[in-house]
Amino acid sequence: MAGIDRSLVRALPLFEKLSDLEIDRMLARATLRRVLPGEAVFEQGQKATQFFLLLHGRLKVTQVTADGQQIIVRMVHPGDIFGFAKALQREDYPGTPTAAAESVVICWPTEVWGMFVEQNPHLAVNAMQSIGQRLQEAHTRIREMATEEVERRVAHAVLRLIDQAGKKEATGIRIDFPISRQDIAEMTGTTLHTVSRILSAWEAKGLVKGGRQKLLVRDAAGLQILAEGLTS
Amino acid sequence: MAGIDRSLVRALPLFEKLSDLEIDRMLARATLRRVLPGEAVFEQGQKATQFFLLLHGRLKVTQVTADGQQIIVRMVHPGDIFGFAKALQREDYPGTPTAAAESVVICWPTEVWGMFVEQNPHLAVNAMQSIGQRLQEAHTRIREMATEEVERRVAHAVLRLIDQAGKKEATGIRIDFPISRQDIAEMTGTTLHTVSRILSAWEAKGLVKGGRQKLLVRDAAGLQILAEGLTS
DNA sequence: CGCGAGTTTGAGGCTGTTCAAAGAGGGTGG
DNA sequence: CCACCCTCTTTGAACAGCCTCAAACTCGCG
Repeated sequence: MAGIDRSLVRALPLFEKLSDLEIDRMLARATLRRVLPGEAVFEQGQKATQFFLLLHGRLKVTQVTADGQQIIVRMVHPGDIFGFAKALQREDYPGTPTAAAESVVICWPTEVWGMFVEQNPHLAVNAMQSIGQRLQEAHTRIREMATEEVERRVAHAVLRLIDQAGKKEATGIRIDFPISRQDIAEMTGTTLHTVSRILSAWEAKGLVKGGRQKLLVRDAAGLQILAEGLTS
Repeated sequence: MAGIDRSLVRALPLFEKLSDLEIDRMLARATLRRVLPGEAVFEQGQKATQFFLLLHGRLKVTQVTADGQQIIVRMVHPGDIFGFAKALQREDYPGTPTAAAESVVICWPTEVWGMFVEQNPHLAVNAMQSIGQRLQEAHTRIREMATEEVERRVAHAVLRLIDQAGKKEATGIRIDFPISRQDIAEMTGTTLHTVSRILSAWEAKGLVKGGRQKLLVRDAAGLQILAEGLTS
């Protein structure tokens, strides 16, 4: 409700090439919302009435299959748009975004998207590139799941995580939000047991340091080699 | 070179809400190209100088991994745009589209995309929806690969094929282009051996009728049940 | 008619799952 | 402040689905 400061979003790719005036016009239609860890922004299957931008924090988007199995479709990082069912020609949300850490999201009613785009083609181009990038990531994941063994898939997933949410520490790079073995399993299409075994083995080799919902990568280069499949 | 008739593309989703004049302006910059079966429109890794629309025929887009394994990323059906690296923020093509049947494609130089979009926001919206749909399909495939056993994945793949390229015949629905066991394996992340075994079993049950690079679905409903995983 | 690409089928082994149970970390309430 | 409990994690053992390796078969084209 209260005005959202333009400086919060000015630098985001989505708003590239937009004038301050145009950004302000968009923000005038937006609301801010805080999401606590474990809380969902919306639920899979709900009618899509809003779309969102993650300002701060971290979300994991899950899908539940008919038989109750859950997978993590993707992580949402600050600056990403999500809940963008409009672009997918859908009436309902295909997944559930849950806060992994405390988060702040900007919300717009879906109706305003058409208006915004009419007024500024750049916005559509920027959004398309964002979705295009996600499509590429999805294809990468498909290729990995089709061709790679579990250990390499997990290595790739962890490398992606430190790339997108890595925080340098004295002894390595930490993943900057709480993440469980179960989460990693759901990102790679395996079980928490297998992930646990793999991480234990890596810890023995000095590649990582585990912990309850924590992961510290000691040797990213070593992981990279594993991911490439150049190992024994 | 020679003018491409507007009527060929008028009805396509990509051109929805565009005026005849705008379409003609786009076609003025386009060239037509015929692609013979087995021939590639472009090669993975090449610099992206053009983007394309499939007018007629059928393409399979493959990616080759560093260690030489191949997967089929997706099939391109008439009306689809492809080679759209611009949207993905890429300089090079991420895959290789090969003609499964004789095909005709429309080609545009990548530079003109920006111009077209400036002149007509609808085009960007339409393209985004096309990419959004592909993103959804990719997520579906990821979910299937993560949670389903091979037989169900193959069932889903075949159902998708008859949906996108099915041709009614007296005894069932035929897949309208040459497709090998190897192809189906590369679409589902398995081996041609496993696919062959599964299709043989299905044929014994009367669900399908196989053949060299041919597949006829006799009982789509039965396949659907298999795909849903409601079976024994 | 012969050759080659595509397909079928068998046997064996390995990766990763499933089932089971015990072990830690951290937050909470007494 | 400590003890308890819940959740997450670790680890073992057995099993199974699928892959790998191998070989025969057949369709259709030249």
